Amino acid sequence: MEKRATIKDIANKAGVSSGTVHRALNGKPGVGEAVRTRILEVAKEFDYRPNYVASSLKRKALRVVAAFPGSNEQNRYYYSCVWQGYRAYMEEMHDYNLQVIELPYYGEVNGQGAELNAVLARYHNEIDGLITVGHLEDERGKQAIRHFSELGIPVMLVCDDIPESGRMGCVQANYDVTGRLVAELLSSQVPAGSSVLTCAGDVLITAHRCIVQGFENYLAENNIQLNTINVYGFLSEQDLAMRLREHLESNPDISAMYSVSARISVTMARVVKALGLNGRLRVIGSDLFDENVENMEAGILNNIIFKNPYKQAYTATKVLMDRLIKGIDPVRDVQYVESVLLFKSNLDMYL
Amino acid sequence: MEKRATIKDIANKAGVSSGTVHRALNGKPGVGEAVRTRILEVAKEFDYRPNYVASSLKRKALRVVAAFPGSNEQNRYYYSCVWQGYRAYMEEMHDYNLQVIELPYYGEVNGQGAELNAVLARYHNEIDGLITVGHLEDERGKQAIRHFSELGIPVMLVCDDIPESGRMGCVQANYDVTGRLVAELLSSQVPAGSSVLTCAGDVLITAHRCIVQGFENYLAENNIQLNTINVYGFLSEQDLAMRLREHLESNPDISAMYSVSARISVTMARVVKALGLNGRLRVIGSDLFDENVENMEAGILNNIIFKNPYKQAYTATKVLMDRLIKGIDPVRDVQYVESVLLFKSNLDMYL
DNA sequence: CTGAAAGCGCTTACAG
DNA sequence: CTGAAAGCGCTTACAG
Repeated sequence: MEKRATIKDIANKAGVSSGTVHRALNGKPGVGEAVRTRILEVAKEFDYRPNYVASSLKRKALRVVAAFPGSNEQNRYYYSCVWQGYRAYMEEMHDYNLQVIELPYYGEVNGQGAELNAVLARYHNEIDGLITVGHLEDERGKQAIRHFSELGIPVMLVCDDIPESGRMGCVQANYDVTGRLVAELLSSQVPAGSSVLTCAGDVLITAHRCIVQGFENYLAENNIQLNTINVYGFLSEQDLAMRLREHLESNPDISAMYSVSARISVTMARVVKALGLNGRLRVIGSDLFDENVENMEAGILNNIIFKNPYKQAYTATKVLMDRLIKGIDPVRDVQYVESVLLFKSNLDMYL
Repeated sequence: MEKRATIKDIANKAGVSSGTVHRALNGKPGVGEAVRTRILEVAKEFDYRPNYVASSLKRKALRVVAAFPGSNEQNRYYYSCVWQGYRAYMEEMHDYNLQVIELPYYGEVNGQGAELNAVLARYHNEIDGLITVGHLEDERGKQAIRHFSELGIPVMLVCDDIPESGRMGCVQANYDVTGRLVAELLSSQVPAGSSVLTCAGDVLITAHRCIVQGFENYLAENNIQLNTINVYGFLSEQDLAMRLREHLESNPDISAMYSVSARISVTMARVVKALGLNGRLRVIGSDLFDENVENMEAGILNNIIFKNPYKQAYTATKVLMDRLIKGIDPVRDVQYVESVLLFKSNLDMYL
């Protein structure tokens, strides 16, 4: 409960000015080696801890860039939650003298890289941090992220990781665990020997692939006698619906279905409804958004696996700001946010 | 991206000193009615927003009291998480010029009230906020909480609520939803017509009672054909174990068990193990602590229902500090933290 | 390399 | 009721 030591206390004890203490503690140039050592000694002796609230007041604003996909049809739910999570944390830090630059981007693959390069050019590299999404398939986006990292600007990624980009860290769902969780639930609900139909999305998208793998690994490792039927297909809804229909009509052993991605969940639910299979099949959708919620309430979906993009972005922003404001490096570069199994009973807690 | 207006800007525009602006904006005495009105007008016009980082620097420290049960055998896991959640948030707010008083208390019922009254006497009522637990059965604790509230000190409760104490708010698990969630899971796993054995705890403890009710309400509202056998008993482990044993041995219809509280989960698991029923019964424990984790890994427990005391305390502390630092009143007085169903697959995400 | 001074946006104590 | 001044713990720009 004693008063914390301040820079002034250290300056007095060490017989130097507070400006010199500041330079020494923050590793700034312009302090003699002997003086710096002495100051660090005194700081240690006093158990000095900087007051970041005070330091934020006078220093120049931290310029933080946030670049996520803007809202369009495909990603309107997922990325709007990302924006919300990011903004919620920034709002909490609002008084810490920040300047935020928000870059929603659109278009297929070029959006991210183009926006990031433009902002870099405009601000003459005077940017302190970046938070964005790791799009593994977007070469220009990757390059832009690498460019930031090479300039020494800390970059945090959400949703997907690009380790080789030099980013400081990534906060994402653990897709392997997500798949295992679905497998563990379903294997406790459906009869041994029956089949599970997986709406497996796009094998080239890491998240989709890892969920399917997690699911199958769980079955294999636990000797669960379930057959899996993986139906790939992501972009063409018509095509996917048709193939799901064929499987369901020709295979009476199918006891459950799940989907690895948000948009596919809608297609899956539509097929289940059209065939009147509600209640005869366990059906697990992916992600929390209007259509899925309606389908839960209508009894078409039994569960939703919720990857919590809000929390991912909130957490990633926190990691970034801890680094920028307090100089704290993340303990692990990859941090996982739990995916949650939603039931009808607890759905309201997450809306 | 424009510069935010400051108190100085308002003072200039209104033609008064910044001290007067401060008094007017914070409802302090010593400002004429006309001047105050004018200042509020200008503040609105400028869309003024106080900088709490700056204000924390010079004002006197906020004195916050935290009173939770100290660690002893019974509650070592649950309340240590409460302390951790509270401390984690306080740590984040560390630089906001706070003075914290931590009061762990012990003993059956008198601890909380005694500690709270002692601190009130010692600090001559110069306390700005209190966070503690609502012990419904502890009359002296209730009185003490009421005393704080009547002095105008904001009080936040965790774990259990005492609405009539005048507390500002409460953050707790939603026990009704928790019970429903267990019911929804089990009813998807066990055969219709079978029985569920409930380790129902103490009917006088709100949390226990509400979980059991939530469970039964779910079954009734959804026409689930499951029989429920509620076995009460909380303090005497021997007695509870014996009665559980009797039920399990005499009733072959029992297909699942769950427990409403942490300590009972251990007894329940011991009985299941002793009778060699692992894998033949669905078993759901309560709360996350060493024994339960071991029992999950050993396959004795299938699931854990996790009430997240860390998050409860973290959230409650945040609500309290938002009020004290920023003057923000909570939107709802009761806020629920989600209970999470843990599986073997996602257990690691919560450790 | 080092110091003295000013100032971030607010709060407080004092003087009138 | 109101103002002028000092100061919270830092950072910055300038002078030497």
